[in-house]
Amino acid sequence: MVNRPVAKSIERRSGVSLWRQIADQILHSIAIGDFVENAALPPEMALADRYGVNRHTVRAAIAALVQEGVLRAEQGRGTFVLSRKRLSYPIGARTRFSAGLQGQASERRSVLLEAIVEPASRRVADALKLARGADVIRLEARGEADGQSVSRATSWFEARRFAGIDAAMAETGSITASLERFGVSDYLRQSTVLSARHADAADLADLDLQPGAIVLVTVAVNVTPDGQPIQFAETRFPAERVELKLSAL
Amino acid sequence: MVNRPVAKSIERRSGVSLWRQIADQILHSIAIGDFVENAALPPEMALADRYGVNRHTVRAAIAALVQEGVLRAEQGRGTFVLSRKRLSYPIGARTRFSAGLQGQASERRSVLLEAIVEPASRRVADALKLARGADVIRLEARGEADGQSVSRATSWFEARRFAGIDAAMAETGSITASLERFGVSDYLRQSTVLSARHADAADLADLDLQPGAIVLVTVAVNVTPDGQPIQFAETRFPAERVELKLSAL
DNA sequence: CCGTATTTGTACGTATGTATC
DNA sequence: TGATACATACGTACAAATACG
Repeated sequence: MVNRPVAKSIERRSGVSLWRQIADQILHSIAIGDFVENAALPPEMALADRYGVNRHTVRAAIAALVQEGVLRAEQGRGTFVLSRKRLSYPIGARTRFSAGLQGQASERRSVLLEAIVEPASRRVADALKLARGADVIRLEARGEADGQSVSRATSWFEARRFAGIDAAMAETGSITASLERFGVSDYLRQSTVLSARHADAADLADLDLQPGAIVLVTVAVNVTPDGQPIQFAETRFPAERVELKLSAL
Repeated sequence: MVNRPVAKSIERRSGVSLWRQIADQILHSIAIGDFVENAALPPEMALADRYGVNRHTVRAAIAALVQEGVLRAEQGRGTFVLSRKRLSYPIGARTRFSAGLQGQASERRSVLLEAIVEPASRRVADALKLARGADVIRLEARGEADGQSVSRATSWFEARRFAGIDAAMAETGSITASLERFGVSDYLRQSTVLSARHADAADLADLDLQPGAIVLVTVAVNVTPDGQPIQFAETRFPAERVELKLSAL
């Protein structure tokens, strides 16, 4: 018996492009467990044979599924089925990084990547109620849970008031603990704006994502209980690994 | 003078793929106003000539920018630069569709697309605290602002209590007004879970998006002031047109 | 209303580069 | 080092949708 293509469900000139049909086939194969999570798909050439199309047509299907966050292609290794479960990250009046993930990840930490003093941009100055160009400290940090990157935050603090917060942050690995050293025993989230976009090159590297991955972006201002702004932060979350759970603000 | 390619900044074997370099060039051209918002790019063949590459290489660059939400390609017409401003949609304890967009859009409405009675899935039954399989009414609606689709909601209500809510919804175009007819004068948002993903085929059609577009997804439960769940809803927002502003929950 | 030109979309082929095993 | 597998880039042809005379 010859090794015929199993392409019974792939139809030409059906109004649906071959690559879309193949992508749907792959999704179906994943759904029924034919292709399993965290395992490699057959090589592109094998899939091309199976569906009776050119390798490029299979590539178009795979590219679409990589975009959709279903697959991950690694040059020289293979194409893998990603797992679907997500961490649920709480957002609310008292959002704290490590506290929020309790019970979902056994090991959580925040890694300081960079700390720089710079003049405040208009956006930062407005949020922190500072004069345009006043010195601010910018902290770049990555949140990790069980060894996986789950967030990437850029925060700004007034440089004069929080001089040395970078050292505190490097030592404690916690914004909350660092702020306490500066007499901030409590703080609240004043505002949060949420959007989503494709990860840019920096996000891809920092969060270990594939091109086309989606990041959820929160832009927030934290204030002391009496309403004084102390932190302005933009945080990117990989949408394929994190969902945000809104609690009381 | 010959019509030389203006490809001074496109370099081969530089470690960066040609399509990525061209995508970046296009972004730069948009930034400096060489290509303008809401106008067509030169045809693919013209760009291929300009950059001194094959048409497919230009197509790869355009595909990436379509993914990133910067461009929109239309068969037979051309490729267009999208505009960047977003509606800011408030999410909070008293989120209401039309009220939230006041001042941002002059014309707002909610269009009922479909109303169906069906047995509750496990997810819906759990959220509404109903028995598995109890009848629920599913409403499919699209939110529009100034003629553009800005949301796509799927809502479930207990069928017995809210029989006829589809008619009320079709008539009033408002969930709030429809619920009032059933004695619900006030309701609160109990929980909201937020995620993002690529739009699926249905989203693309309903929200008039291009393949690869991103949708913000909220899954929410609304309850009466005494805590009784009355509505379970999943809403998709096109990320390129909407951001979510979290207010007091 | 029809036919033609323009423009993007799909599909094939081939060759070579690059990363992994 | 060689073999394997994905990535990039070229070429060609035709299909499909739109624009325009």
